[in-house]
Amino acid sequence: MFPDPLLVVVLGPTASGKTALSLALTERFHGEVVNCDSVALYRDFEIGTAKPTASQRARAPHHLLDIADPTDFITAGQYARVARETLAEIKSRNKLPIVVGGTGLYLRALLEGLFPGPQRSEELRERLRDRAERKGGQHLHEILCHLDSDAAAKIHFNDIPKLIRAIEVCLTSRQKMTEMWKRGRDPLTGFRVLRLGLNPNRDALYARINQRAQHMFDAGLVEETKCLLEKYGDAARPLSTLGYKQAVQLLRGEIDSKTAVQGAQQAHRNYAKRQMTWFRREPDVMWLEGFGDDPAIQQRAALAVDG
RNA sequence: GGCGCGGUACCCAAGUGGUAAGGGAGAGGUCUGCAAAACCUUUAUGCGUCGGUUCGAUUCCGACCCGCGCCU
Repeated sequence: MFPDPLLVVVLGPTASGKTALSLALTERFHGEVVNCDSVALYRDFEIGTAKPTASQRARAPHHLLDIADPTDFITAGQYARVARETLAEIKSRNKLPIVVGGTGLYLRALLEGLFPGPQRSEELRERLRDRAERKGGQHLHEILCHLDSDAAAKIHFNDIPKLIRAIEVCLTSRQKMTEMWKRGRDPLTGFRVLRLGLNPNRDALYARINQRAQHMFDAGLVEETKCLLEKYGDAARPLSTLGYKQAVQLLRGEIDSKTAVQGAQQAHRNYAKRQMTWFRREPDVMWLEGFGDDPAIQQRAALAVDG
């Protein structure tokens, strides 16, 4: 029997140098990059997402960048399905797939799968959100207690998005969500997974984040945001994310440019911290204590891929 | 030099004669289809300094120090 082919995953907080590391590995091992960053999926969002540039993309095949229209939204389940198809294609070409990204939930959905639950029901969500607004999160929590008390015990009554999903699952499937969980997930098969995690020094990372957020504004983030607003209106979901949110506020005259930059820097730092918390729980990660553009780190990563 | 206002945690800030709200930051955590989202936990024996009054002062009184404003 042949052993399963290798799948490399590069994970880490924002600005830790995932792109640089992935390109180094890609060139050395004839790899192909598969994006695992929720916002980079959307087209026309460039500066604020720190996507690989055109010249970087020319150095190796890149997948799952710019595949969605900014007015619709991708979910973790949809991402996992498309990404698995992409992985299968790469495998059939005998190339090394390198999954690169910072969206922990999407990575988990891809590698470990989600439970076999129903997809979203927009009408139901609309009603629940309406109720939450009128009666508060406790009300939704009480509803969930009746439907699935075990699930309710695990979700805080203020966490409305999770309460809505749990109620949605129970109602549309007519089963308890915790019962469905017991049926397990549908993990990715057919690959040996090597997880490389970038873990640079916290202070150094925050300094780099501050610098990069400033550069985004210098490079025309506000102008890009203006175009996006004109083209898609404020319905474009990624407009409410890191950096774009502040640029929109600036364009509306709600804040000045200094506040916008500082707000974006702060948001990126907070995001990086949340990512680290998530990734610490990720199993079997080979941690690299530094930035992905550091040649020494790239060398260690390459050795791990070789081994 | 005189008068006025103010000095509360890393930052902003409320407050009371009976033992310090809140927000932000920082740190830690949760996460099973919106996740660059949402949510949870946590941080001053201390309220500029030194005295006084009082059973008890961060809160009242006095002096001093620092900052801001005005006046000469």
